[in-house]
Amino acid sequence: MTKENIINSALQQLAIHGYEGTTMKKIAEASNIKSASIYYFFKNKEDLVNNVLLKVLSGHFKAMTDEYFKYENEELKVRFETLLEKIVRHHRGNQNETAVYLRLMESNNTDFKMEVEQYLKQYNQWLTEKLYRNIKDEYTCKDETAIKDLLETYMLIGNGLFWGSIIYSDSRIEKEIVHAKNLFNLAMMNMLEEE
Amino acid sequence: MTKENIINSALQQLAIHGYEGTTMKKIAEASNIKSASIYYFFKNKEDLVNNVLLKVLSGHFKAMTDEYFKYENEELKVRFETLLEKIVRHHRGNQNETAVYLRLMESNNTDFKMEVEQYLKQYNQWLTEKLYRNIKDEYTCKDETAIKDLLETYMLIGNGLFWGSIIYSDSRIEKEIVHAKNLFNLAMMNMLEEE
Amino acid sequence: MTKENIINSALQQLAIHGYEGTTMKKIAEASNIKSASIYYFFKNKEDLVNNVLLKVLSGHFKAMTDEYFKYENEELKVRFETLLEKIVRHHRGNQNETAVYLRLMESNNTDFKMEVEQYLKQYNQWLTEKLYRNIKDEYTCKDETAIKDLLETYMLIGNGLFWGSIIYSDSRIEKEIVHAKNLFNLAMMNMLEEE
Amino acid sequence: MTKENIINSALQQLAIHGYEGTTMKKIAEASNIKSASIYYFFKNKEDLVNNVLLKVLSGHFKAMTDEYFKYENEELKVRFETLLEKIVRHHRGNQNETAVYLRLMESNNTDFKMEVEQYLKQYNQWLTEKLYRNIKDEYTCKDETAIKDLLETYMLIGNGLFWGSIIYSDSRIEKEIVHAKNLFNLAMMNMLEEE
DNA sequence: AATGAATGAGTATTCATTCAT
DNA sequence: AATGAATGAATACTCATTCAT
Repeated sequence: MTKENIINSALQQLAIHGYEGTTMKKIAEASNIKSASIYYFFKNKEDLVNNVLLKVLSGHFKAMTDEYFKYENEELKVRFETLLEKIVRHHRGNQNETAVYLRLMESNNTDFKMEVEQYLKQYNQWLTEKLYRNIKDEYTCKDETAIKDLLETYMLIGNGLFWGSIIYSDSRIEKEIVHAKNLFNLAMMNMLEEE
Repeated sequence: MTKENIINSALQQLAIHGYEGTTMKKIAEASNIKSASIYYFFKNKEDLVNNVLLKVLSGHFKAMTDEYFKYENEELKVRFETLLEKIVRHHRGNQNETAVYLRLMESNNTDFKMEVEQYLKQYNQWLTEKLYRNIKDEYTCKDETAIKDLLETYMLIGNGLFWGSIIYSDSRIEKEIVHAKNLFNLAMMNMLEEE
Repeated sequence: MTKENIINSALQQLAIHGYEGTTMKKIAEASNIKSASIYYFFKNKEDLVNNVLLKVLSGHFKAMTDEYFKYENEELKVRFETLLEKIVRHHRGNQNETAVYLRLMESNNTDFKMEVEQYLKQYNQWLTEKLYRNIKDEYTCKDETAIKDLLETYMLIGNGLFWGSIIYSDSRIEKEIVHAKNLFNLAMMNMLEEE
Repeated sequence: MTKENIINSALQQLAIHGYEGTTMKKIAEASNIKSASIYYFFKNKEDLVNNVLLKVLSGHFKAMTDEYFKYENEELKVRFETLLEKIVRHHRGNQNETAVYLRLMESNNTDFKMEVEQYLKQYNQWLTEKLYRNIKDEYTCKDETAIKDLLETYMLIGNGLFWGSIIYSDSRIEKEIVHAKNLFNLAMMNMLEEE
C-alpha cells in the first residue's frame, strides 16, 4: 500500500535527516512516487510526520508492553533484569524508530516535542506503576519511599543503558547490559537488607 | 565585539533549532546585524558553526578538567561522587552548549557529527584513564578486570545521569544525583568486598 | 511548450548578457514564468545553458551541412563561393546564436569554453576534409601542399568574413562578401597557374 | 604606484573573467590591498574599468601608429605587408589587452560597448585614410573605387588574421601571416593589372 | 490514485559600495 | 593612503504546497 510505503520512507528519512533535513521530495523518491502524490494521503508534512511518530510511539509501547507481559510470571528480579535488557535490544533492533523520536523531540516543532515528551512521561508512568505494584505485591515492604527510590534508581540505570545504546558499539553494549543487571541487583539487595 | 556576539547568537540558535533549522538571518537578527555582515567574520555557515562547536567542546573540556583537578586531593570516593554531580550541574547550567553538541551530533552534516563523536571519545578516554590511575594508586586491587568493570559501571551511571539531565525537571534531577551516588557506592563496595 | 520557451529566452538573454550577466530571473521574466519554475525543467543554470548551447551548435552544424550539400553538384568554384556567402548569411540571420557561442567561449566557465572550442575544431575539420576531397577529385593537382595552402587561405578569408559579420553593418557586409569571393578566385587561379 | 597596480590587476582580471565575472575583491587581492582601498583611487567599478579600457585602447593605438610610422619610408607593398604582420604580433604579445576589449565590447554595459566600437571605427578610419593617401601618392590610379575596394579587401584579410590570432595556435598563426601577405599581393597585383 | 506544472517564501552566499577611523 | 566593519540588493537554488487533469 502506498500510504504505508510513504510512512516507512518518511520514517527512514526522518531517522537520517531529522525533521528540517527531511524533504517531501526525498520521501517521495524513497517511495518511488512523485512528491505531489504524498498530498493525496496526507494533509501536509506535519500530518505525515505525525503519522510516522504515531507509528513509532505505538510500536514502542506495544513492544514494551509485550515484553513486560511475556515475563509477568517470572520471578521479580528476573522480570526487572529482562526488561532492562529488552529495552536495549529494542532500541538496537529499531534504531530508525528511536532516532526518529529522539530527533523529533529535539526539533523546533513544539507539537512533536510535546507529543514525544508526553508519551515518554506516560510510558514512564505506566512502567513505574506496574513495577511499583509488582514490588508491593511480592515484598512486604513497609517503606514506600524505599520502593520509590528503587524504582527511580531502576530508571536511572535504564536511562544509562538507553544513552549507551545510542552512542556505543554492539560489543560494548553487551557489557553494559551485564553491568546494568549487576547494578540493579545490588540496589535491590541493598533495599531488602535495609528493610 | 561583533564576532563574539555572532558566535553567541549562533550558539543560542543552534541549541533551539539545530543545524538545518538555524538560518543565517536568525543568527544575524539575534546579533542585531544584517546577515551579510556575518560573512565578514566567517567564511560561511559551516565555518561559523565550527567556531561555535569549538567553543562548546573546549568549554566542556575545560569545565570537566577544572572540576576534576579541583577535587584531586579528596578521598577517591568523594572525588568520583563529586565528578558525577558536577557533570549534571554543568549540563544543567549550560543547557545551550549541551543542546548544541547533541543536535550537531545528530545533524546530517558528517563533519560535525564526526567532530563531536571524536571529542566524546577522547574525553571518555581521558576520564577513564584518569580514574583508572586513581583506583590503581589508592587500592591494591589485583584484579584489573574488576577495575575496568567498575569504571564501565561508573560510565553507565554517568550516562543515566546525563540523559536524565536532558529529560527531567530540576527537582527530579536532584534525586537522580543522590541515586547515582548511592549506586556508585554500592558498586565500589561490592568490588572491594569481592577482592 | 514551456521548456522550449525557456531555452529560447535563455538563448536571447545569453546573447545579450553573456553567462555571468544572464540571471535565472531575467530568463524567467522573458519566459513569462517564475524563476523557480525553470528548475522543474532544468537541474540548474549550467544544465539550462548546456541545452541552449547544444541547440545552438547542432543548429549551426545542420545549417552548414545543409548548405554544403545543397550545392554539392555545382561547379567547385561556385560551391566555395556560395559556402562563403552562406556562412555570413547564417551568422547574420542567427546573430543571437552566434553571440551565444562567442560569449560562452569567452566565459570563465571551462566546460562551455571547451565544448565550444571542441565543436569549432570538429566543424573546421569536417569542412576542411570535405573541401580537400572536392579539390582532389576535380583537379589533377599534384602538389598536396598547394591544396592545403589554398584551404588555409580559404579559412583565412572565411574568418575575415566571420569577424566582419560581427562588427560591420549590413551594407558593409554585402561588400565584404564580394571582396571575399574575388579574393578566393584570385587565390584559386593563382594555384592553378602555378600547377 | 598603487593606482597603476590596481589598473594592471584589473586588466588581468577582466581578460580572464570579463566585466561581470570580475569582482572588486578579486582585483584587490591581485593588487595586495583591500577592496575598500580601490575606492580611494576610483569612483566605482565602472570608473576603474574605464581607466583600464583607456589604457588598453591608447596602448593599442600607440602600438599601431608606431608600427605604421616605423615603416613609412619603405616600399608601399612592404609597408602593407609589415603592418599586417605587426597587427597579429601585437595581439599575440598583448593577449590580455586584446581579451579585455573583446570582452568589454561584448559586455552588456552599453558604455564600454560603445567606447570600444567607436575606437575601432576611429582606428579603422585613421588606418584607411593613411593607406588611401599612400596608394594615391604612389600610384597614379585613376579609379578611386578600385582603391577603396583594395583597402576593404585589405581590412578583410586583416580581420581574418585578427580572428585567427584569437582562435589559432602559434604555429598556425605563422602560416596565416604568410597566406595573408600572399593574398594581399594577389589583390594588389590584380588591381594594378586592371588599371 | 497519481502527477506534471507551477509558485511564494525562503536560504546561503556574493558583490559593489559606504563610511568612520 | 588604507582599511575594518557594515549593508542593500541581488543571485542561484530549494522546498512545501497547490491545482488541473
